[in-house]
Amino acid sequence: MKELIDLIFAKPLDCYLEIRYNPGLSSIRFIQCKEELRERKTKKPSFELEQYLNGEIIDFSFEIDLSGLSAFSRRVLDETRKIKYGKKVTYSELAKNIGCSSARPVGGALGNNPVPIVIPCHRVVARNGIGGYSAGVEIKTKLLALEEKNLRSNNL
DNA sequence: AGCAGGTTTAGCG
DNA sequence: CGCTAAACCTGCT
Repeated sequence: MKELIDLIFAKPLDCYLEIRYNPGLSSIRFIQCKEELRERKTKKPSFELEQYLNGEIIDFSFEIDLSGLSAFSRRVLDETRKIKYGKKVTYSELAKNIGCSSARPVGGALGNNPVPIVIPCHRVVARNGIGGYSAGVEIKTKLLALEEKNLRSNNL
């Protein structure tokens, strides 16, 4: 089976998203690039991602294949998926929800998240602060800002 | 075994 | 407040 790669420009993040299919959605990465690249959208998740970046308040509906990860990581990511748009949860809260007494490994599992944004690991924050992000806290901050802004403009 | 994390909390200045 | 130290659990070598 052949691997497929989509690419879209994420304006709110000022970077590109490289979306791999194998054949189901397998990974998303943030690409910093100075020159302008050609976008390419072939599959449904790519279009949903574009909607998300355009400010639509959506939850991603498609399945994700997490079989390469440990059972623990899968539990963490499944739980993370339940967090609603614009909502924030702390590492320790999430840990408690899956019956784990430490917040540390939760951060570890989130760091291995193959599909950021779709599994909204940016909505998991530290108890007193924003916490870390594998792709850089800059991006995490921008994602949270995007969601807050859209919730606000949707509420008034 | 040993070590390093996207943490947390308490203890101290 | 800010800083440090140590406990926390899992995954990788």
